[in-house]
Amino acid sequence: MERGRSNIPPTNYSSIDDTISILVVDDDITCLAIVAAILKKLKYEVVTVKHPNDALCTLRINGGAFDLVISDVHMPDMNGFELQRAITQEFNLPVVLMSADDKEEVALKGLESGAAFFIMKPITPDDLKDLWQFAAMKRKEKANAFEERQKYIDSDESVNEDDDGKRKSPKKERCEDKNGGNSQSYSQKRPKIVWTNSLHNRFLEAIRSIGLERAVPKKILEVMNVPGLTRENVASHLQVLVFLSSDNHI
DNA sequence: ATTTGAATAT
DNA sequence: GATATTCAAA
Repeated sequence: MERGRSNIPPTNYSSIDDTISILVVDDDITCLAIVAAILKKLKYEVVTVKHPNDALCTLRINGGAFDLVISDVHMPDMNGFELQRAITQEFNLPVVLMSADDKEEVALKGLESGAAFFIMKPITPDDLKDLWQFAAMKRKEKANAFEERQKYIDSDESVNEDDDGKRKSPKKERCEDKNGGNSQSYSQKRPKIVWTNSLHNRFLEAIRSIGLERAVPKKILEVMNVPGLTRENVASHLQVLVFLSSDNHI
């Protein structure tokens, strides 16, 4: 058969500062249209599909030559998590999940399972305008939330750009991989712990599995099982968490 | 003696 | 402002 694909230009959907291409997946055509419209207005190249299988097919056609995939969580046949797993397995692409479910657990599950980001509906342009970041960081996408904790302990200046002082948006953290010539990584003096999102998620998950009332630093530390993390680290973080919880801080 | 939570320091 | 450290109490 000839390659009868009609409207999929052979242009490489690369992340050259020209155009970032995004594949949007949502069975709700209304939401699909809204997201697509917003993205297009933000100068992203947008391809929309309304079925998870279509998403996989589209990706396979061009070898995953997208910069990012945005998918709804609730879909027939395959939910967002499953799709995210499939895409992660087959391609090296950041997957952003979106859902109307504002339960924190859903968001946590998404991030823990490897999603790059989680957006809650209704989607606003503000939620989408910074998506290029994920496309940019995909270049060296490889980090289990488990291993990276052992490695982020390495910058002496503690100027980790996990959230680079941004707002409330959850983000996936990155850590410098191989030594790029800056091999000052022999840190005997431990830098400050950076409570990245996945680390925090792990922290929360540990508390939840223990039970809020019985969660004490030592127990939390055990459940978290993070090398290098101390009981004091957990205690300090717990103190903040309790403080924020007791007060009216969203 | 160990661990905790709060206060205080960096 | 976030994380570490100190410290008295359990």
